[in-house]
Amino acid sequence: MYNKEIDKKWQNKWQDKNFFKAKDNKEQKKFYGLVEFPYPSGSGLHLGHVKAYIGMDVIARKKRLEGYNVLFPIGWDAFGLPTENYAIKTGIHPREVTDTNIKKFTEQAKSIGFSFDFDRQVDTTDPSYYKWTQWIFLKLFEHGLAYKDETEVNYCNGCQVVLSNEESQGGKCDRCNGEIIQKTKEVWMLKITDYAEKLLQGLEEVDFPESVKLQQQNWIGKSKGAEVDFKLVAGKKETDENLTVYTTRLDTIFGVTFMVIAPEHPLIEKYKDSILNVEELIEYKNSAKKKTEFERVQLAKDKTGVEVKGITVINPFTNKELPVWVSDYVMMGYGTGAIMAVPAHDTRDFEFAKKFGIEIVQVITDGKTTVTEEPYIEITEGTMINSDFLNGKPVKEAIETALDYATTNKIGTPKTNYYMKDWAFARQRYWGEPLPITKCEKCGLVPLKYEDLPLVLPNLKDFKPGEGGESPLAKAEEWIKTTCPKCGIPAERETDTMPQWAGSSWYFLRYIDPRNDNEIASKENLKYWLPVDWYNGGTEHVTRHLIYSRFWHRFLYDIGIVTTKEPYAKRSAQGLILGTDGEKMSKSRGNVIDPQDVINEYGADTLRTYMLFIGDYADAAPWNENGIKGAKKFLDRVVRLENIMVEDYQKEDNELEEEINRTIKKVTEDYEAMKYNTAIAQMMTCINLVYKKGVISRKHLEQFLTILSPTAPHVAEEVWSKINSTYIEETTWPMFDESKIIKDEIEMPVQVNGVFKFKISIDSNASKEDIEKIVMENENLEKYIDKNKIKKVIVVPGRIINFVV
RNA sequence: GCGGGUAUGGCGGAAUUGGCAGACGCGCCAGACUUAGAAUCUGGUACCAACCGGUGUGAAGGUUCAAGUCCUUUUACCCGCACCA
Repeated sequence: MYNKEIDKKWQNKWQDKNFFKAKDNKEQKKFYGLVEFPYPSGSGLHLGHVKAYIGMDVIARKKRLEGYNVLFPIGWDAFGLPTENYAIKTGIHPREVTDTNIKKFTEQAKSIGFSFDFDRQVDTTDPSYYKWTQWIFLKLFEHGLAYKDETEVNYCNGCQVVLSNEESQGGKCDRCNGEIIQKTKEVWMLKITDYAEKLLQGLEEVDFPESVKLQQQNWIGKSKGAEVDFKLVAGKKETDENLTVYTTRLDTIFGVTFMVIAPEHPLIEKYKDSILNVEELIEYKNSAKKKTEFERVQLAKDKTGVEVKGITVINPFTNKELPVWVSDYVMMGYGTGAIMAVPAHDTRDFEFAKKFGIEIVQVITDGKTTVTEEPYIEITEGTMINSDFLNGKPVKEAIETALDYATTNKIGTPKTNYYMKDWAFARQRYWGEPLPITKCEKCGLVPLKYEDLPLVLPNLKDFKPGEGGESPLAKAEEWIKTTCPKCGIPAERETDTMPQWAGSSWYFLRYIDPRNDNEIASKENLKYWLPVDWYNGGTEHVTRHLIYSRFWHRFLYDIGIVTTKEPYAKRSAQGLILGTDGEKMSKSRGNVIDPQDVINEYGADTLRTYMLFIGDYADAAPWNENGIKGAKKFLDRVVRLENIMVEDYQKEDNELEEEINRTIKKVTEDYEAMKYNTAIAQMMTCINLVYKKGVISRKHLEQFLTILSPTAPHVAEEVWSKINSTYIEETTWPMFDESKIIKDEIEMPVQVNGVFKFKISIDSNASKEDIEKIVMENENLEKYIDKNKIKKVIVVPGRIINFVV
């Protein structure tokens, strides 16, 4: 019987033997397998972590047996709000909480038998680690990619913290799920937008799931269009000012009947003397700001707006004067914060025009559709009308022609826009990396000298953020006081800290050389280990960690630190484990399964085997207690194999030989494709046959245990130890013999009109003609058909024979 | 609204990519062992008819000798984004 005592025994021995230590051996072929390092929360490892780590552990263990030098590291993404909130509540220092949690996580990870190289652990909250996080920040600053700016930021009232766009998707806080409000604040930003194009292009050279690529592409949101200048008329006089808009549909410029600017558009402030209804506009701006996410999204169809009175613009193509409106359906953060509205061919503009009674001019037609009830937005088969020199052209051509015209006449330029915004890179919190910046009255924002890193967090007792949304560090008076690194006069430190995503944006580089005090990692080690060959993790990080870390890595490549453009050659994602009720596991639903409970009752290998067997690794699957018992039963059957082992078969057993070889082949291929469920099913089938035969040879048992070991390492090792004095880790992955799998005679199904009738045994090398002849002579055939009425015979060797009558 | 995905027995899920639908596991039924139970081992298990046979992969059409797989239409659910100008 398999029991959990077996687990501990082998975990200790593996550790003593250093089997999982990655060697910086440049001669050996390498494999770098990575999993997302966990945030060590108080509640311990959850099933999501476990599933992610088991998946890559199987690959890592297999690669070692295949002769690779494997780097399979683990670490701790330990900065973050929950620890800090816990510290605020209990008064226990975050350092202490973090250390306790890391210890717990380490024990748990070991108890599941993950083959991590624990000697390479990194902890993002360790000054020897965040020294390099700060170093990278200084490099970004040096290259103009970190800047401080007063902008509209996402702010979570609950957490009292500024969030990035990625952290506030759907208008909700990533952490507390609370409502996000917009706030004007001076914060540090990283210019990730400068890397939009590189992040997009990089996707072409990596092996990521298509859905992941697509999601990142959408997040980056590239669009090609043009900026066009509309001459501004204020107080009935033409000004020198232009209202610049961004459009992807320059072809529709003759259909523009009004302009819309965002409520915060600077034009309002600048021309307040000419505008007749400034107060009304300010009031609109304030009320728009107060709208909740629900009102903005759900009631989006109900367009609101105010006309800017006293100001108009001139359409540069028609010289017609157009009214300017303000509406919150135009965002200051995208394009120029102003649009040319073409109600005939844009849903939003159409709704707005309908509501405010603005003229609608159709400029594209398919010959039948009119735009009285709804806009015509189909572009593929439309041709231009009411559009002067564009008339008669198909849409695509019209876009080109209009753009040429605009460029030639200097009224517009081609322009590519990205939806992605710069990364708000400052949190008003204690438990994060201090920003290594000094605020000097004379010199402004001055970076620390590289040799003065790390800038270590002061030891505070009170971690509460300030009332005005300032960092707890603002209270650390002694720490704040410093001198300007440039001119030497008294100055103050920056009190915001970095977001949690900072440490995780480069941690995979530190594993490569974790104790190096002079560099992120040595050049030789980076060259040897990069890129990460395979990165497995959750889908929730696609537009967060995965995009941030690609950005940092690409930057480090551009400044010559790392050796590859992209950090991860291959990315895979595991599916969710749902509760027994089929719902997402959550404390509030009370359907959470603690992996530790499962290990205590059934052993680590049962948990591992079950989780891999439950269904396709990439799909979500509900937890099922009975399934666990099935996995346990299988492992018990493996344990008992020892009893029926013989040194060699009395006479050659072709059937067992064949099944073992088939199993090696299937498991080898399926592991590599993360099709763990079918790999395990095949191993079960194999064991079932062995039991039926009541015997297995030493060689076959050894081979079987070797291929089982990535899934169930403790059980495999235990049985191995009974028949061997070595370790599985010291053996090599078995080769399969293809010739043993191919049978001389195969059973082929015979169909009549596509319906299965009977099977026939045929030489596997038989040609089409031979097969047809053999079947025609088969006595069974007459039972089903009259040979004279055969219209056609389809023979696919190895697959099927079908008679059409 | 846009983008992506999923749908197969009582349940979790297989199906070499167009070639015997339901591998493997759970559950259930039967048998062996046992005083008995547990455990273990063996066999059975899509549905209807229960004899020939017929019907079946969310629904409706289509292509094909042959469709879970391809095409068209459609429904439900899940995930992501959301006024992207």
